[in-house]
Amino acid sequence: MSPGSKNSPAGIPLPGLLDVVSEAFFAEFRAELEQSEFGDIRPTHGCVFRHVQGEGLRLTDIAERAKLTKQSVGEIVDDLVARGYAQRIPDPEDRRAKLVCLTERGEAAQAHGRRLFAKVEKRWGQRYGAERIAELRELMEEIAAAEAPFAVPELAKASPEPAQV
Amino acid sequence: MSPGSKNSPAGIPLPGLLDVVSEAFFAEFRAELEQSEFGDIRPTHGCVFRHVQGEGLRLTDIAERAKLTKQSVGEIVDDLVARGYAQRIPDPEDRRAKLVCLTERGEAAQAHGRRLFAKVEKRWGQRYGAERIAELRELMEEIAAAEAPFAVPELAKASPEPAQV
DNA sequence: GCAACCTTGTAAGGTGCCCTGACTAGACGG
DNA sequence: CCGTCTAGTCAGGGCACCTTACAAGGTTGC
Repeated sequence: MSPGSKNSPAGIPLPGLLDVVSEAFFAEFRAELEQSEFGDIRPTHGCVFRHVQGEGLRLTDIAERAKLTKQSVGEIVDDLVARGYAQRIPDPEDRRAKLVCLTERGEAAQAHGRRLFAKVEKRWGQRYGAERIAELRELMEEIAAAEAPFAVPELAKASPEPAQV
Repeated sequence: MSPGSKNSPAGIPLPGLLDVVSEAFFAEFRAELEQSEFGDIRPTHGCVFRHVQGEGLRLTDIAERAKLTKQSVGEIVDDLVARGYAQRIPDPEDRRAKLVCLTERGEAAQAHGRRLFAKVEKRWGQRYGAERIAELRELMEEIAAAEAPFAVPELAKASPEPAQV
């Protein structure tokens, strides 16, 4: 019997666990990132690196996927532009819009970030069991595809159904 | 082969998945909490409800477990006191300190919150497979116990080793 | 039993990150 | 051409957290 089977029906609430796990993983990532040449990238900037790829994305689209307002994302992009990671190029299809895309340095940072994420995940695999971590990822990908497909374009594209509203 | 095996070594980075999952779960919880009589409780208050139990806890201890400063937690407790969920009673063992503990209403809210967490978890079990969710919980409890035992007193107590510094 | 030092909690002020409201420039449908 | 809708920006505000500085109470060593 787990402790507190009367007081807490399901043990420690899942959000608390998710927070701790999430923070521990991210901390390992940050520790390595900060020692790299991309140490001036802050967690907030992640919403751009996560979603922008290749030809670029409109501010509005980034905001929708990141669940932020256009204003907030605008500020973040300003910052990334000032640091030389991103640029705004006019959208050829709409003169109001600009496409946010990464500079060469930005793409290098994105690639480095992804490598670091993979590295930490592999380390966790060695620590807690590669199979268990793989199962964790699988389940979470399924949940993410169901709960917030708009936020995970890679999954939305890969899944057979575009997900109803 | 997952999509993008060249560009993204491990698919979608885990932190992004953890965020999406965490947010989706918490959103279901909030939706129900806000309709209850405890709708004025805000996410920030969670650090108190998570850690305080029974006899109460010192501000310093809450801050350490929540990884916040004493000042931040002090403000949160002020707010909970003003709303009638918490109270500060003098620590009989140390006249400098006060024990933060819950009022009757606070304990009712805590119990209700835990019930809601369990309810959402059960719903997710029906949605994604009870066994998979149980495995998820198990793995995350193990990770939490290893990565941040101080933040999860229930686990720290249950584990054989009190965790070295 | 007192001087030096450590802890507990508070006060004051600042920052990061995100929001709402109000606006301009361009697209689009009649 | 005119109303309306959309992309992005500007201005201002709020929340949650931080750092610095401090008063009151313990703790230790002589």
